[in-house]
Amino acid sequence: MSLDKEYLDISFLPENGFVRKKCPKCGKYFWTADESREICGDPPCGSYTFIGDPVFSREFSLREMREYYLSFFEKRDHARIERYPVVARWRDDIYLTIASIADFQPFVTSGVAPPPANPLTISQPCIRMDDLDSVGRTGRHLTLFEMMAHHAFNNPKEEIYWKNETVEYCTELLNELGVKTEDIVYKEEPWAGGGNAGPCLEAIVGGLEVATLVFMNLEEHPDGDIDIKGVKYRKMDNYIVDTGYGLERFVWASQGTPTVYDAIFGEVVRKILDSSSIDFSTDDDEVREIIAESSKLAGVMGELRGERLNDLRSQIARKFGITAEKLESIVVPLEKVYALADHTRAVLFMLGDALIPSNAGSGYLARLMIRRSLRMADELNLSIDLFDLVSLHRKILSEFEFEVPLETIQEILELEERRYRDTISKGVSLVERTIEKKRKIEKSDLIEFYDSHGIPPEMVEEIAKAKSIEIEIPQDFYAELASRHSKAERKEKERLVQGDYPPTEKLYYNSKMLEFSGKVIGYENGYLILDRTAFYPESGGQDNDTGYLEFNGEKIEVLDVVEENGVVLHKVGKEIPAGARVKGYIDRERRFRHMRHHSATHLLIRALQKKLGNHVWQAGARKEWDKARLDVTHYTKLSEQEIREIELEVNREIMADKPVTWEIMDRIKAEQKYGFRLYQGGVPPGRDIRIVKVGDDIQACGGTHVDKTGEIGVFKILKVESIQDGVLRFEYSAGEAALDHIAKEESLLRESSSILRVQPEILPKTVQRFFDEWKEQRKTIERLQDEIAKIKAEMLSKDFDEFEDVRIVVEIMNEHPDMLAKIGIHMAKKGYIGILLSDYNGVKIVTFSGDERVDARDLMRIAGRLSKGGGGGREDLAQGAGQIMPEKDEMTAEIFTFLRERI
RNA sequence: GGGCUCGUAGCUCAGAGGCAGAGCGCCGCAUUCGCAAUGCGGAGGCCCCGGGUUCAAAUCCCGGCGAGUCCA
Repeated sequence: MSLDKEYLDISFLPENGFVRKKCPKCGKYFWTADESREICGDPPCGSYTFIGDPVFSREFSLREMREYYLSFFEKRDHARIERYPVVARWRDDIYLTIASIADFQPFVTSGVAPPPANPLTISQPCIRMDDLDSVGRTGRHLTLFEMMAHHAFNNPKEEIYWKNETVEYCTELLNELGVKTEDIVYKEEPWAGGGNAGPCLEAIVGGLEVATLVFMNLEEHPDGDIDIKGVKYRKMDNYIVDTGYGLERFVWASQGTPTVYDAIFGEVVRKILDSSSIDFSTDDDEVREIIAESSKLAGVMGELRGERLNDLRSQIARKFGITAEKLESIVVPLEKVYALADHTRAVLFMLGDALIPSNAGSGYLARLMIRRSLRMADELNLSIDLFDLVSLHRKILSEFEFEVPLETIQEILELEERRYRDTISKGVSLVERTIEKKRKIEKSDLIEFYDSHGIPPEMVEEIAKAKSIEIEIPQDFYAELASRHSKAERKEKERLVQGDYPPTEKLYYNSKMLEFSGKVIGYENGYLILDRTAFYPESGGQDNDTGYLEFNGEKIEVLDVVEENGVVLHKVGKEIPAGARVKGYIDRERRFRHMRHHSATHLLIRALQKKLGNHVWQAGARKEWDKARLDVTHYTKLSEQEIREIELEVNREIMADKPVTWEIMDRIKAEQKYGFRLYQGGVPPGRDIRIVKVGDDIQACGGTHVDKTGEIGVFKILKVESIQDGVLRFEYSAGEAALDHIAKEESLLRESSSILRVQPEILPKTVQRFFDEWKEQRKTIERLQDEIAKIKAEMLSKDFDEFEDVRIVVEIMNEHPDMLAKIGIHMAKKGYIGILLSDYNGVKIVTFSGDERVDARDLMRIAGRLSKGGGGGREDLAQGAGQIMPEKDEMTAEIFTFLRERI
């Protein structure tokens, strides 16, 4: 089955003069109200016609266009929703918000939670890094763009509106903006992404795709009867209007500038041009025309890489009657100007929404953008800082709110620039050393330079050139690189139970309920399922409860508790029949330790945010019996002083004995009231969420907590480490666990100081002294041993055999092998040859030769043969071992035999 | 989350099973009115930590810790 007929029931189209045609070029169906139109007009079937000839009746700025759009839909009963962060913290499948619909996945789209409003309209900043190479080059690609959208979430019980209204809205909006109905093309293009799919109409005006109207009504399923791009889908109950209107494209179309960049951040583009070493102007007519032509052609050509890019360049050069070199001298730097303007805008949103640059995880995306920007700024010889551009963007986008203040962004950027410069200068010296050593650079070197040391091949080429070494960057460089990064398959979690059970009633939110009664409703795979339980399952980083169940007067231990799809599973040692009533008893001490650690975690994150700033986000947490840990985003290491201040702050909150409260709230209302800060520990599923207030901290949290902060008792930070750039890990404990740790450390100190027989206070000083003395004595011993070796060698050299002019010493001594070697060295220096043996953990052998005609390793072969062993070394000294101790005379005789053959 | 690279003198690094090295810096002496420069001499090492292999490990293998980098 295909999606074809899905478009035929949109009655609005035929009723308004649209007819369905098949494009002779691409073979796809499209709808037009212009009878004379033959082709769909979507590049490559057509090209941009709006450049220099705007399609709207007036020019719009970003702000005006956004406002126009949102109020257009507000007037049509859509609720306006505030934007979500560009960092998609509520999802674990993507790092960045890539579309407006991403805001509502997975809980709203799957029907688990209601949308914040229905229908709604939003302008959502999105970041896509898939086309980084094209940014700045095509005139239309952006890493950060705003997706204006209106969404309607329909389900079998309630339909808001569907295809007809959606197309009507789009047409009406474009009409209002001055686009004639005949100039709109709706192209049929099935859409698929993120496990969903559906029919889709692309709205094309002036050759530019300005909106995508997706009718999401399919879900991926192996037995599905609809095939889209090789993946099978089936109908789902919910059907969702998922539109995307490109704000930047609307503005571009309204202005008809050569590129989208000139339209949306012309001020930044000019600033970069003025501060760069570029000596021509975009106001120059020829330059303007070249750029405009470039955009038009690029629009037709799709992806711009390798051959295609060269094609594009030579076509344009031909058209303007200039050489390719001349063209490149204009276009290449300008591409960098545009890309830099784009990248710094994306950086503002990333850092502003509290993404901390890192060497791993989502933070790497921020570092990648910053480093690309720095590289381009260098290539343009920019006289201003990245931050100047970021803050200029901030000024232009003054209507936006960001969590992280500009001062913090500046600090982060300065830090990142320093790191980048370090990497580069280290890399440069590495490349130079390699060239010194090998006098050439191979493909494998290039790959290692980039992959392991961050030096792009272009930079290696430059360094090599300076050392007059020619290298070539292989065509398949990035392909080869990609093949080194083949990705691992994500494995599905195996289910513990197969049966279908109702969600368990959860009694554990009442932290004082440590006994309860319930009914057994199932037993499977060692897991017991109850209708209700006070046993806390492992979740949110909090360890599970343990305890026992009482059935027929028998105690059955609960070893583990986990939750699967809302059903709590109790791992028990023995089966209890279904239907039986049981009493449950929770291990109080264990539960209380978890609760103290959990509540303390909330206080800690609040203290960190207060002290360090709003960029601090939880990146992981764990609460156990004897300690807890919390990972947070922060861009520097903390001083001892800062750590103590944070510890004190948490303890002050404990001493203030503030109440801990919680309530179940509608998730949308909670989000509106408290913002996304709620989701420090991730986003819980469901329509309603549990909001926990611990002192001044407010979070969505499903864990168990104390009733008042005072119950935490005492809070102690044990360790702060950096688990990756931009993420700090705090280890701490509370209550009795904290006292345990303090006691343990104390006894460690006591024990250490008692060994040294000093007071703990002077332990560091004493240890330092001991260490210094130990080093001193080690050196003395070494000197003395060398002295002894010299003396022994002196003694040995008095009694030797002689073969012609060769002096031979063979001796069995009771010495450490190292001493044998030292003596051997001295003997060799004196010009002797010979063998030294020692009975030390078996037979150790050293042979030496101070005579250039004799190789010590040959002597070792003799000694090895006689002792049933072997060894090796250098010409002057060899070391080895054997199993039996040979006779001294026997060895001397063998050496004589050997010498007779040699000399 | 995955891959790769690197931890050796205060710093930058070489050494890749067999005596732990170079350059810069530091100290002393010579030269100089003094400095720089130069020459000579010297100090400075838990070769990141823990296991294993081996007669022998800075070097090979495994684990950990730390730093860096690329990809998702």
